[in-house]
Amino acid sequence: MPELPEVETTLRGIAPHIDQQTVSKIIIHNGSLRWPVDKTLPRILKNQQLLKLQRRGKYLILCFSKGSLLLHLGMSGTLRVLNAGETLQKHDHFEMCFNNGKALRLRDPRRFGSVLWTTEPWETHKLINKLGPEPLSDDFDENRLYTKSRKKTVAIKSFVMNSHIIVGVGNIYASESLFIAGINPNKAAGKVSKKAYSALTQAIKIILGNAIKQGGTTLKDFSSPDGNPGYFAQQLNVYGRKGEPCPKCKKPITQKVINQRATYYCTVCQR
DNA sequence: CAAAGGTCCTGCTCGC
DNA sequence: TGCGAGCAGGACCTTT
Repeated sequence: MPELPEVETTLRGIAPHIDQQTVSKIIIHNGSLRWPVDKTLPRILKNQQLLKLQRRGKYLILCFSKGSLLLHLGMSGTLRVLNAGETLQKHDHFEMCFNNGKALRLRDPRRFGSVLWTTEPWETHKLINKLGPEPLSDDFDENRLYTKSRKKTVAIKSFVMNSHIIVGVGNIYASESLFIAGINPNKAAGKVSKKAYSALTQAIKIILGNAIKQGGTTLKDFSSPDGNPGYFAQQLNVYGRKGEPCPKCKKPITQKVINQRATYYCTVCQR
């Protein structure tokens, strides 16, 4: 479920409840996630104060004085803040309880998510230190994609989804931003013009920025049992719309698998 | 049976 | 020949 806007929305939803709070208990219900959860975490984090929460790409980072916890939601993860003692649901794998009576709970049916403890500065962690710039930061400018893509033969769609180039463009927003920029997702990244990359860069910033704004309006969902993310569904132009008319030219939207991922585009408007 | 919003890892190919 | 870079595909898992 999580694209970057949802991860950001999750961060904004949970932070007010647990920021600066002290951990009373950690419970690992099922440590078999993408990587095994460190079994000593309950001992390490007991009575530690959560000093800061932040996001880098799709990783959420919880900072303590002894180190940092890197959380990733994978394909199907959700994080919620509940009152301690609420009934455990199926696929609730990890839980951090706080002295204020709140509990942060990770639910993830597919278990592609992760909970990783590191004592080094989180910026230098192996999974973080090679990440590209944040899409909404000034470090992500129209030159970045163009410069990095020279001589690359991968499809532009795969290229923008590569977190080492730029973080936060997932499968939905890759299709959406390429549509707005008028670029065929199959085109070799190295053959996309500077002008097209400029349009793509703008599209990514606008689309992700808007999605975060929308997400912000659904913050209340995060404390409800069945908070439903669907906030973006009505404004997607092409994703999931195979056969429906292109919003610009009315030709049916094409769906094709590119590097194992469903891709949606208009063969007329995207060249 | 296919597909679902992620991404790391492995192994192959290619060019210096 | 050896090595790194780039790339495709596999892997992880459950639910619909």
